[in-house]
Formats: sequence, structure tokens, C-alpha cells
Amino acid sequence: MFIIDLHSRTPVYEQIKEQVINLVNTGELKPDDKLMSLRQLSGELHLNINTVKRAFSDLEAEKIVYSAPGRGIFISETALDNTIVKNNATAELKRIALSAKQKGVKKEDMIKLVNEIFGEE
Amino acid sequence: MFIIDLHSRTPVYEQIKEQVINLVNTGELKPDDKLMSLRQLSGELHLNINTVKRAFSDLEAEKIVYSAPGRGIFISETALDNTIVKNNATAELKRIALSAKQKGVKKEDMIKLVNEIFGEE
Amino acid sequence: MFIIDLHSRTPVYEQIKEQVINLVNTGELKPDDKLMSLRQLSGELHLNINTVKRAFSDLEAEKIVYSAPGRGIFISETALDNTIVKNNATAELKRIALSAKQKGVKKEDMIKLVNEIFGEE
Amino acid sequence: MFIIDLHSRTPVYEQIKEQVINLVNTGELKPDDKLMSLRQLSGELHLNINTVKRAFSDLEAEKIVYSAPGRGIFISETALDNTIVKNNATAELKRIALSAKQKGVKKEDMIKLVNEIFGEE
DNA sequence: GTGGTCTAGACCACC
DNA sequence: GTGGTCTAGACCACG
Repeated sequence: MFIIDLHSRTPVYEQIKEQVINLVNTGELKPDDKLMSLRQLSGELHLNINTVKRAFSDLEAEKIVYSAPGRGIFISETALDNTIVKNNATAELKRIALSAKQKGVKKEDMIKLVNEIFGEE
Repeated sequence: MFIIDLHSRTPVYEQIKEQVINLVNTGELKPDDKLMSLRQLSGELHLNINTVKRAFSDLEAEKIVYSAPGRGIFISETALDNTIVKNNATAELKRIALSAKQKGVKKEDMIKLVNEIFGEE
Repeated sequence: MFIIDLHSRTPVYEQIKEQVINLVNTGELKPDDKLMSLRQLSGELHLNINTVKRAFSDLEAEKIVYSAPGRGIFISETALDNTIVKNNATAELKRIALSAKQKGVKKEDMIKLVNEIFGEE
Repeated sequence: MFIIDLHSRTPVYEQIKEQVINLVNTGELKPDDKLMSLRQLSGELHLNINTVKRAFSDLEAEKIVYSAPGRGIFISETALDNTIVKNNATAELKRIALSAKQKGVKKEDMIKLVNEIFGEE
């Protein structure tokens, strides 16, 4: 289901959030779809339940999901309005790219990198 | 000399490292130039000396500077064609770019972003 | 686990680093193996936690280990074909060998010494 | 005259000592030869006079030179009995080579390095 | 619980 | 004076 990279510097709960948002963006999850239980998810991903909880409480605060105590967690109707996520991703990418430029990484290397990423499909 | 933002998310010692690397890349610091003493810098920046030390011991590990106990810290001859810093920066950029791709950022957007960053060279 | 000689001229954190690298080279530690926690190690070795931290942040910079905040420190996948440590060691060896040559040590003595060290492989 | 490597980890005063001993070993300096004045040497090498003083007071303690206040510093008659220096150099080389082996440097690389050093003449 | 950052201050060798 | 090592303890984010 989800792919978690324990090596990554980005916190595990952020990775979960990202992937839920992804599934919404690609249409695999639609408003009012029910998600796996926290316990089930934490079991499958071999993660502490608190980590998963943290991800979904964040998503709830961002109105991507809503939780119905005793019934489960569902995708909210407003989940699709997130150009925010994409914009954030672009903004972060820009920040990192600028810092890389500052450290001496050349334009051609960056272009090559982008081609690499989109060629690996 | 250096500008430190104590409220930034990036650690103070990283800010120092970045600014030294910058001064090297812009040519303001050249190989064998002597840097301010740790005590002087920590005084001017109102930072603990150990924080400044951390920055420079990192820079030494990355071969940007070399330190000569009793004499001071100097820019190394290999500071410009630095590989370590550039490789790390490229690796980080790739990670972030992959994650951005996953979030729906398109190839053309990334190419545009790179062009933006490098002006119209 | 580790043996630390507080009276040695080589810094304690270097001793820790060396022993970790050794355990990797002998195969006792493999990629993704989890190491003892900093607190546990510093307790067992009767060292301040910061000294142990220093060792592992060095090892992380050299890509021998990776650290995952909140989870622990792990042997990295690239720990074995490590280039950074080997390159640094070779560079140091060259410096010392050159200085020994200058002091009158002959080529044949050096070859003999190398053979000695590696037994008769 | 002397070549000082400010990058080296070995203290400057040790480098001066080594080179004086070298000149004795190669026969360029003979017993009762007069050396340059401390002031002159420190000027030519761009070193603090205290550093040069330290080197020569060490050499005097080791009976390699003797100083005649007001007249200068001279090579002593016993200067030539130093297998000690060579043995120390070999011992240090062995230590470093062992540590390099532990870090994964291969025998063939060391042999290559020795050939390099003695081929550069 | 884990590791990461920062401060504070001791002591050392070297210049 | 310089940088290097080590100890001690605070506070943070993450699991």
C-alpha cells in the first residue's frame, strides 16, 4: 500500500501524509472513501501506531480527511482542493535547488538530474 | 561578516557553513586565506564557540578549509573544485525532486524552475 | 562492546569510529544493522553522550552510518565499499611515507613493512 | 633552505627538527658547522621566532646541536648517531599503515603507493 | 524512548 | 594567542 523510506530525512509521518494526498490526487481515493484502520496500517507498515496517528491527525487538521470516532477515517469532500501541496513541493524544490546552486552545482547537472528522474519510469 | 538567523529551521552551524562556501564560490575567499579565529567569530555572532567549531570541523571534513592548531583556520586549495559538498547537494536535490514528482509536479515545471534559478545564462 | 583507552593519544571519538569501521570490515556489522543508542553506549563506555555523538556524526558524514532521529543509528548500505575513509587513510599514509623516506627509510624497508602487515597473503 | 608544510598535521617545530636531522644524515651539515641565526631562519620561513626556538631547544636537548650564546648554534659531534630517528619514522609508518589496513586499504594499493613515492625522484 | 542543536566551561598542545 | 577534546546539561522534534 504505502511505501515508507526509513532512510529519508523527511519524517515518516510526513511520508504517510504525502502518499495519502497522492492517492487523492490520482483519483484512487475519493471523498467519503474509508481508509484502513490505524492499527491495521501501523501493522502493515511496521510502524508505531503513534506515528500513523500523527499523520492522520495532521491530515484531519488540513481537512484532507475526517475521522468518525468508532467508525473510521474518511476522505473529506474538500480533499481535492490542494494545489497547496503541489505548490509546497515546488517551493521546497526551489529552496533546495537554490542552495545547491550556491554550493556550486551547475545548471546542466540539474537538467540532467530532471531528465534522469523522468526517464526512470 | 556573517548573518545568522537564530529562528531559522536550518541549524546555525549550517548557516555558517553555507556562508563560508558562498564566500569561496564568489571568490571573496581564496585558498590559503585565513579566517577569523573561532573566538572572534563566536564573539561577533554572539554564539557559543562550540557552535562555530562545529561548523568549521564540518567544513574541514568536507575539505573546504584546513585548520592548523595554534595558527588558525584557512581555506583549502581544493575548496573550489569541491566534490563532497556538490555531491551531497545533488543527492539531496534528487531526493526532493523525486518526492516533488510524486506529488504531481511536472517535468516542464521543474525545467522552468531550473531556468528561473539560473536566469537566462 | 568497545574498548576505549582514555590515555591514548588518539581521541576517544576516533577510537569509537575505528572500532565501528572494523566491525563493518570484519562483517560483524552489516548494512541496516541497528547500533546501540547513544545513551546506552555513552553509559556503557562511561563517556559523555556528546563524545559518542561526535563519533557517530563523523561516521554519518563519511557515509558509514545513517541516523534516523527517534529511531536510532544504522549501518549504511554503502558502508563496505567506502571511499571516503579509504581515501583519507591512503592520503595520510602517503604523507607519512614521504616523510619517512626523507628521514632515510629505504624503499625495500617499506615493502618489507607492508608484507609484514599483510602476513603472507 | 627548509620546506615547511603548514597543512601538515605534524607540528611546524617537528618539521624543522626533521629537516635539520636530514641535512646531517645526508652529510650536508657536519659537526661544528654553524647554522643560521634564529631570527634569520624565522624570517625566511615566515614563522614565529618562538617556533624556531622550540625546534632548536629540542635539538639541543637531543644533543644534535649545541648553542653557544652570543655566537650561534652548531651541529654537535654526536649528531650522527641517530638510528633513533629512522626507527621512529619506521614505527610511525607501521602504525599508520596498520590503521589504513584496518580501514580497508588493500596491500596492492600500499605497494603502488610506495612505488609512486620512490618513482617520483 | 531516540537523535540533533546549542550553550557553557574545563584542559590540552602548539605558535 | 590559536584550534582540539571532553564533560555537562538544556531544549527540540520524532517514534
